[in-house]
Amino acid sequence: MAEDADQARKSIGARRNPDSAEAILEAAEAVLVEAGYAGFSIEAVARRARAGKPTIYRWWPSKAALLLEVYQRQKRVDVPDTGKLEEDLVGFLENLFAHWRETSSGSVFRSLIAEAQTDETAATALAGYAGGRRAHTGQIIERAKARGEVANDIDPAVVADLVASYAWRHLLTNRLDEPEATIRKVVHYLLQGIAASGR
Amino acid sequence: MAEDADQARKSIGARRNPDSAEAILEAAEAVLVEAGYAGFSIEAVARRARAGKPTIYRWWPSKAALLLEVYQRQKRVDVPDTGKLEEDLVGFLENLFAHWRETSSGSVFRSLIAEAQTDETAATALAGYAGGRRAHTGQIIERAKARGEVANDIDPAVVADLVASYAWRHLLTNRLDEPEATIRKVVHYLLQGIAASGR
Amino acid sequence: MAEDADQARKSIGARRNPDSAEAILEAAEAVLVEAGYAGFSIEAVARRARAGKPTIYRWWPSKAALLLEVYQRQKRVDVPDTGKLEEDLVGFLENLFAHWRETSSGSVFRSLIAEAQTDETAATALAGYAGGRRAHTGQIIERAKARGEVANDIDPAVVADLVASYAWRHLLTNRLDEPEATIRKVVHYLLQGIAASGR
Amino acid sequence: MAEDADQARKSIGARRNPDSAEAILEAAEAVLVEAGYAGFSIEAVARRARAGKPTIYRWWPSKAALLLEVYQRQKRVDVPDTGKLEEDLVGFLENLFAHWRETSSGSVFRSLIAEAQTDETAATALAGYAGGRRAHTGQIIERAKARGEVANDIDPAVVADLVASYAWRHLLTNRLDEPEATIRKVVHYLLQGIAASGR
DNA sequence: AGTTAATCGAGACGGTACGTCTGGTCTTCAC
DNA sequence: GTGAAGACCAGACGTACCGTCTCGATTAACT
Repeated sequence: MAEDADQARKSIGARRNPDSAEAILEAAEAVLVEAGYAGFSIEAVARRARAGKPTIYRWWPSKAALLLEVYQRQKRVDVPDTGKLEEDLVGFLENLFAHWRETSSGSVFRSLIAEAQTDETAATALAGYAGGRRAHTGQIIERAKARGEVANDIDPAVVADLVASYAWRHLLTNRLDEPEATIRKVVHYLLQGIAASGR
Repeated sequence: MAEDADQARKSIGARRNPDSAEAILEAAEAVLVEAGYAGFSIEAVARRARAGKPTIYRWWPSKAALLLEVYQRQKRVDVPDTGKLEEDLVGFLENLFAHWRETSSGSVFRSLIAEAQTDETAATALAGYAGGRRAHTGQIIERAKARGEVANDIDPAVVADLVASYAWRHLLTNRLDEPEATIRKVVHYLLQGIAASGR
Repeated sequence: MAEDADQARKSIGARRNPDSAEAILEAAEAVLVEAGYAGFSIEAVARRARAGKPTIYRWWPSKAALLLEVYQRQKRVDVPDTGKLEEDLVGFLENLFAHWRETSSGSVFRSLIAEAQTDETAATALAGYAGGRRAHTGQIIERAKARGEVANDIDPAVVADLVASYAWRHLLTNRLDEPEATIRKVVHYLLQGIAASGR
Repeated sequence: MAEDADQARKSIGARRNPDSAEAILEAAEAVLVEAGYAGFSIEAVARRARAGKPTIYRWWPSKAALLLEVYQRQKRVDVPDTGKLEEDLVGFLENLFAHWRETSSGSVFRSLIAEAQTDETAATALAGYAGGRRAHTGQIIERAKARGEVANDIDPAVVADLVASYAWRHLLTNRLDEPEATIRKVVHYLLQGIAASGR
């Protein structure tokens, strides 16, 4: 690891030292995993990364910015493309839950959402990010629509919003271990509706 | 108001002083409204309520407990019963959004969710509360099921979860001003499904 | 020592804890002795005293206030009264130099003077203190005047100022080990004048 | 001025750029005048001089060295030679006080003394400088001695020390506006002594 | 004429200290 | 024996400087 090799990173001139950036991002993730959002402080990250606080503040104006970059560095979750909308959505949610459960992504993203309730800039950053993801998830719906699996008058963004909402709430309430059956139920309701009449 | 009348509440003997409790809850709400979750601290509440910090800690073990009580003191949102599920759900969501938008409830609940990401006891308390609400919201579905509006094999708790998820995410991302049309779309998708076939 | 006995001083109610005050003053003196004025920081004092920084700032608004109190706690230097002005002044200066040399007083007072160059309030505090001391030293002259040893038109405050100036400069330039002969010379010049004529 | 003409001084090859040195010394003086010793930092000087910090550290190893050079660049105070010792000494002190009061010299020298309390090298430099000045001031006494105005057994260095002490203390305690009468008193005491007997 | 070497402004680096804020605990005193 | 008050230790906040380092450019002096 970068922070083991050199016992004291030096400046590399009048420009950002990528080693420091790397060490800080790694430290941020490590602190978050080990101490949780409650123990996540700039001081703790600086100590862990053997970096000065001003170095962190220079590049990340807020805790939120740091969290966001940590989150974005992580591997994206796979978006399946099986040719069947139900399988795609179930797979997507299961992948997402597993990703959040099994990597530090879940902690990081929870922290980011929490931070956004406090910090205005975090809220903005998160909104921007969420917008992007919504569009991305919407493509699952778009594809299905193109295949004729989804009615023409359906707004993919709204559907994506609904799916993401479900995921967020399970993240925020520690329910990422929902059995596949439940997820399948949710997706099924969404596809077929819950109304009795009209069938 | 309690905090205006007496400039220095005294002990009323060996029992809880209800004026203090009242003043603290009011102060907590006021602080939350004026300074937001970011500025919400036990210190600030104590200052505002002209109370000692230990008095607060004696009765509310954590910030979360205080927030929860503040939230619960507030007027419940109306759950409509029009006899039509779609109208009930749209009405419920609109009432809820308006309530969150127009009273301090929204801020309080946001804060509570954020706090639950840091504080374990807050998470538990919130989970308990959310469970209760889910059951409550589930009754809208139950009623519709009893009327035959909803298919027999539908799990009301899951549907309520989905609806609540949508509400939470809009609260957390500052989108409580969603137009009725969008809300109606969401409810419609949920009722009739989004699949093209099967109609 | 106070700071060894109890591993964590607690509050003793809604009033100042004398143990803390004591521990802080002792720590301040110790830090000054061990690390000098250059290493004297509120942080270092807090660490040494196992006290919180706010506790220090609560009672001493500035580094200068703390230094001043440390200085004033220390034993006063003896002002001799031999009945002969020359002996009194020589004795006073020697006592003062020895006191500054052999206790921490010298370091403390140097620091105080240095701090007063930076900090306005320190300057004021020092001016007040120095005024008091000058009056005090002036009494040596007054006594001699009463005995008829000093001319009637002599202003004791001015003489005291001159004597104190000599002491200050030797403190500030690390010349507290001046031999008695030199001190006696200075006092002699002051008493008898340096002019050739008029003798 | 040098720092106005060129908006970015460049290197002039493998030797010291006198423009930079000049700009730094001017900036140091300006910062000291405008912000006082409290606001005097190498960073501030570098900013003001549009110079890199290493350029300053290359030529002046410490804040003290920089201060000393700033002080020495300034016009010397006039040492009067009226042929009468009393007039010489009164004049010297008045010139010195005026010089310190009306130019930036006072601030600079105060800062230098303060710095010497922190910085060992500053103390050495100051001691060297003060020694030189003492010898210089001593010449007033020497001249008087040659004229027979001063007794033979008087040590000019000690007298000069006493005079300088008086000046230092007035500088350090913001009393440079002493009326001429007081200064004359001091000089008079020194020349004629304060003792009543022996006249 | 090309190379070398020292200088320049610039600004990032790991650190330390600043003075403030809050968290949660504890004790005293008035009621 | 409770409530209000406020002090206590602890430690995070975000900022200012410290003194060091590395850069890319610039240019005089030495091959």
